[in-house]
Amino acid sequence: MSSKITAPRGTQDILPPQSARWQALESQIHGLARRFGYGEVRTPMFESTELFVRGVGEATDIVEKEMYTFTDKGDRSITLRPEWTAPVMRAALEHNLFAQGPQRLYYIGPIFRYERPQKGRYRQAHQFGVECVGFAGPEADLEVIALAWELVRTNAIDDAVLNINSIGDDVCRPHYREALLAHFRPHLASLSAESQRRLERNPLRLLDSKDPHDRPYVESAPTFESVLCDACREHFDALKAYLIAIGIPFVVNPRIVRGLDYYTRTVFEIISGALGSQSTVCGGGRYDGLVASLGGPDVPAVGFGLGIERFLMMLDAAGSQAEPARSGIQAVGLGVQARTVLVPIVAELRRRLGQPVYMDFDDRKLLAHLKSADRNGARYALILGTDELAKGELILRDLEARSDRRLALGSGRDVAAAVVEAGMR
RNA sequence: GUGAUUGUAGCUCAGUUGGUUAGAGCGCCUGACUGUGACUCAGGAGGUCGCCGGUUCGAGACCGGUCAGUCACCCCA
Repeated sequence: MSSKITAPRGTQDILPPQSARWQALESQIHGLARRFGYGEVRTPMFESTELFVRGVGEATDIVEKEMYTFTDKGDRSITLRPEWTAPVMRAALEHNLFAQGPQRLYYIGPIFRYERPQKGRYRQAHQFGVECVGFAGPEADLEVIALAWELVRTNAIDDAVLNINSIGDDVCRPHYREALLAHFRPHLASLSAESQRRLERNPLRLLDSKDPHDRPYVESAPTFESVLCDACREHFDALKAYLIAIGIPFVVNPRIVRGLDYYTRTVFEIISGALGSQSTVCGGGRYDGLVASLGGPDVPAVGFGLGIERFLMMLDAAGSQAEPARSGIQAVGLGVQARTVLVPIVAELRRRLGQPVYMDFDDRKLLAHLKSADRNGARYALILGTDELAKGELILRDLEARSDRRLALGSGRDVAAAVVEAGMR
């Protein structure tokens, strides 16, 4: 018994009318990036596995267990892009972009991670993100946060909250690590099994544990702010001042710890209650060491990634997408002769109208054609039957006002002009 | 990878302690209305009950496996 072929686990088909929402968001994003002076980068959907091992971090979950990795026929180890930052940096280095000074780059497209699907988490997901490379100062941090926040703000999503934190740099992070170890070690036996295992390897990660056993110790843990070095503190304070100055609300959340190895200093997340357990719609921060670790010059960088699926879920939760207005015209030809006359007119309308032009080609009654026009969301119907053919005219019906008017039947060009004149602006 | 839960028409769901030909609403098609779409009424099409196996005289119902959805853990967008 051959079973039906379905989309692979954790993937989804995007069909009309849902795809129209994607297009709308995508064009909003392209416009936004443009206004901030960012240029789009498109990279291959797959890369050498090595790129992600080095760029994302060997000990991260992404590299350890979530990559779609395979060997190609040339015996190369290939991985489907699980995140965008490493490929974008690889491309920029490969084409020597950083020799030309600071770069503002953005991307939008799919990523692939082998995970158990759940709300807001898929095996193929889509991300929009930016990378601002070459500026070490807090102005760049502000710029990328402002860009992300602008997308939230213009879509009137009001349950989104910007969380920021600083996780220090090479100077102060070792001190913080020590402070955390000193804090947790005495309580080792009371911690969750998972946290006990993690403590020595990556104590920072204990901070975002949700386990009730850990909660009391996490809450009393020292915050990074208490050990930040002067340079990091200044950077963080300046960022906060900038955010206040341009009116972006935020909370300092000392428990924001990002999962990828390459972050330094600023980390931030935009969090929404609409997303269930996967509450982060946008995550990012500064990663001053990444470019150098990929073999490039020692340039600082800051950026974020934003989940398109999750963003659309937030839009759903924010509610009320207004019914789209009717637009376009449906040509209705009753019988072969009428169709023959109408086809060139439709072609002309499609050239000049700039709105949808529909036509059904089957022999159905007028009723069925009008129903079809209604379903298509057309504003007008252009009707040609045997009566009209005999009289040399057409009926232009306004499906919203439910009123008819008659037009002279002429060449496609004449009719198109008449239709435009008759009310299609 | 771990756990919970659900798979019956295009969609949302009924289906009594296992018992003949599996139902409803919405949608779709046709007609009432021989040429005017949102209402009304009447018909109609559409299902190997996710898949495989087992128990039974008999399974959509029970059992096992498997696949998929959903949610949570882990982790992240």
